[in-house]
Amino acid sequence: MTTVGVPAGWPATEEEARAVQDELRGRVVRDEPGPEPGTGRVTGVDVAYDDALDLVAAAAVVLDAATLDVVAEATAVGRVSFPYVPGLLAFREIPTVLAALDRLPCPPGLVVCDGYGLAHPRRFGLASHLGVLTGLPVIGVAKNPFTFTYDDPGAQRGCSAPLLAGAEEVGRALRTRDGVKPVFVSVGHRVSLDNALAHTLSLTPRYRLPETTRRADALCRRALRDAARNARGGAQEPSMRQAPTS
DNA sequence: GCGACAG
DNA sequence: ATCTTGTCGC
Repeated sequence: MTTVGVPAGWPATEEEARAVQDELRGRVVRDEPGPEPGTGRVTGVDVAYDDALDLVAAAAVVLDAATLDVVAEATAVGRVSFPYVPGLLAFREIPTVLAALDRLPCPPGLVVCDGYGLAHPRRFGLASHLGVLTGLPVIGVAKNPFTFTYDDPGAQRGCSAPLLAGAEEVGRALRTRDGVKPVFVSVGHRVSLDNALAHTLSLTPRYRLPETTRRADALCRRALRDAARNARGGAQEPSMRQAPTS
């Protein structure tokens, strides 16, 4: 199993990372509505960590947007490329996520990631960063409001309220299930906010979190488990690391 | 200066 | 993110 290293020139300090964000933020495309919800393909990406072993596992799971059936999936394992710093999450997740996306056998269509896009201290969160680097339409669906404020949306699925940075709307708190805590949706790249909300609702017929996120989360955790087990057990060929049967 | 803070 | 048992509910 090859391991993704830290890219050459990857920022080593918070200062450098913030400078990269300031430089790339102008490339975000905001005047496209994005793919039609319920059509084509939607891909979820997620990452799991084992800091002690210095391991990162990323997963990309492609779903048919109409049926939500899994069409394809891929994983990648790498080294931790950056510590977790609020506002700099992208530098921790992106290298391995890009590797997983590269391994997909088909185009990903719209990408849905954990975390934020324009709802970010410098308006350039993970979803925007990933979009600018790949050129793909990307949205961010987060589980927490980060540093932003919002008024509780109505209790019914579909209700939403502005996610605010002061007076600026940077995303929306969206109720995906009746009476359940909302998720926080923001634009990443090449998708409108309204369309991002519609996609999120289309991906949540049963659970609070999008099927894309749930699928990618389960897969990257499994990939991390396998990688950690192989790291402990010494170098072995992928062909001989099948999971024991019962 | 202090606390809070996506994953 | 990750560490972790039982438990309430469909």
